[in-house]
Amino acid sequence: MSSNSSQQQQSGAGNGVADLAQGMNRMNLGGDARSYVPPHLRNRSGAPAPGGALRATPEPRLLVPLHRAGTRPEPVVRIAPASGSRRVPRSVSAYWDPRQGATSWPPRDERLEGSLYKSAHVATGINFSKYDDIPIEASGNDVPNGISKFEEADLDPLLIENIALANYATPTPVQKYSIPIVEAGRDLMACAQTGSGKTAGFLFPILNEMFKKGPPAPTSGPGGRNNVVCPMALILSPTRELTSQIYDESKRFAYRSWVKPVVIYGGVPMREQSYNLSRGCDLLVATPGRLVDMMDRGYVSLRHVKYLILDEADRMLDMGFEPQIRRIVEQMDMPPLEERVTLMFSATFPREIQYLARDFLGDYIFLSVGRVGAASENVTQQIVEVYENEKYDVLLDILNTEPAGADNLTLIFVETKRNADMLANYLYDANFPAAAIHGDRDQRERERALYSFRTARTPILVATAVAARGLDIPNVMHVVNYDLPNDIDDYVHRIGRTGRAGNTGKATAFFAPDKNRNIVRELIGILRDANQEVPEFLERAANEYAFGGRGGFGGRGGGRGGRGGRNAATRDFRQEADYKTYTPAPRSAYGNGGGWGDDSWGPPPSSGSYGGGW
DNA sequence: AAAAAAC
Repeated sequence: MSSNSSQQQQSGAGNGVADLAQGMNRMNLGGDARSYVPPHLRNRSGAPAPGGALRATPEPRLLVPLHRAGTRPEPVVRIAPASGSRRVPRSVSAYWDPRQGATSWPPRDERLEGSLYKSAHVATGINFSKYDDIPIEASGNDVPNGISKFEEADLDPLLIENIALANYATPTPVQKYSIPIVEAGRDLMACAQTGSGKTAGFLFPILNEMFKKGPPAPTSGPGGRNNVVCPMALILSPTRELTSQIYDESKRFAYRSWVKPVVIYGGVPMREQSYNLSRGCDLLVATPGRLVDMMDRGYVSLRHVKYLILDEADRMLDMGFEPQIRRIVEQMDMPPLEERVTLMFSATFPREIQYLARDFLGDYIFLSVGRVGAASENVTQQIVEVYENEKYDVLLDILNTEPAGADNLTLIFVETKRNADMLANYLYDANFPAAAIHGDRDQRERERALYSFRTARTPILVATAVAARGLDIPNVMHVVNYDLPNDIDDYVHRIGRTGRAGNTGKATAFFAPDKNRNIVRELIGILRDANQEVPEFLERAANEYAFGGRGGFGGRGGGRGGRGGRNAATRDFRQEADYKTYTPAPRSAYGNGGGWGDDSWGPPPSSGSYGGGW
């Protein structure tokens, strides 16, 4: 791929941030170490406010696991060790002076940086500059102006350094607005295309606020209890792997700061997670189930949450999720919406989510980037007509024609967990290195599968919906919808696993005429919106399926997007002539009208081996 | 109907 050009393209813009960061670094070296509250003492009863009287002698009993302790001994403020002499433990954070803010930070740690940032791929692809052409709409009262460079925002110098370390040079459209919006203390409902930097879109602003404001004054937990962890920021996401990914990202940007991120999710023993919690937690990344469990057990309280983020919010209102979410947000000890900043992020915007928005957000700003619910134009979509019993052969054809490999990771979606296992086994037996991921595998297997996919040990991953959302895996070049989902939004999310951050990718879907008629109209809509060719057999199927379904008016996209029916960003930006820079692979062996980028999509699905009329 | 998410 053209990773070279994308790197070069970035280097110009990147230097600005890097230089600035270096300057900041120098400025802050040698600052006085002031009162320092270790993470595990923050937010606990009786701890003196930052900057309070210093007590030199630490209490040894502090090391007792916190959730076992009855009453805390009087907490202690330790004087931070002189920097440089010894390797600073990871949990040690910036030296904080309430009068001056952060005065100095722990020295940089090369080894830690190596592990933190090595998997941080270059955040900008060949088409990154296209983001400038994406229509952005921000509506609401007193919408703050967006920024166009990181330098324009009043970003904390440490955050700027970490952004530079992570190789982020230019803010994406979401980030351009989310930063000033949160800075203004506003709530946000953000709808942005897959792969457009939503995670950093909420991490940057909340970490920025936290860095600038400093650690909260220590307070007691519920009922005066002090053995409960009270994070200041809470990030909820629908799958364990996504949660873990957000956590990794948060560690990158919280590096060397006082903010201690912790992650909790199900499927693994609680011990390690509760131990991590007990060591202090300022930013908690969680899946809903495990969080509720932890709260029921009294490990976590949300009473000091100032920032609440719901990622993939559209997924959060599925049956089974919404009650949990409402319980967390409305029925535990979360501060009411006036006392917190709430951000909701989503790539699509179904009507139901507006109810969540109404209940969870105050006077919020609605931000839409691109056309809501649309697929990225960086993904070349091809639909092939394949009957159920032909799918496997067609798939083998594809894999033979375009072998999966380290720079051509291939992600295959199926509808059922059983099929995921079966297909992966078939492929494995046919000498295609494949792994499977789905919700019935235990967490170790899930993580192993994802790891061996990321590292291209098995460059083919067969997945259920568990991998449909949010996962950011570099080099996923091809998404195959072996089974089309029943929900068009799922389709959009799935193909969003490729073509990320301005890179290109392709998506092939097996359209089974006997099964997939229900989404045919919406599928055509998605293809048109993304400036993709619509094969003739789809049109035909749509005509023959003129009634019922979700199709027609308001079925998808902007129609149900805005409040008051207002469409989000309606301009079709996918008309630019220079968009079609992507030169696709030669057409593959499975003929079904046209190959990649071949502007003529060939004859209607011929009577060939598959397809044909029905 | 299936998938995800707690033990």
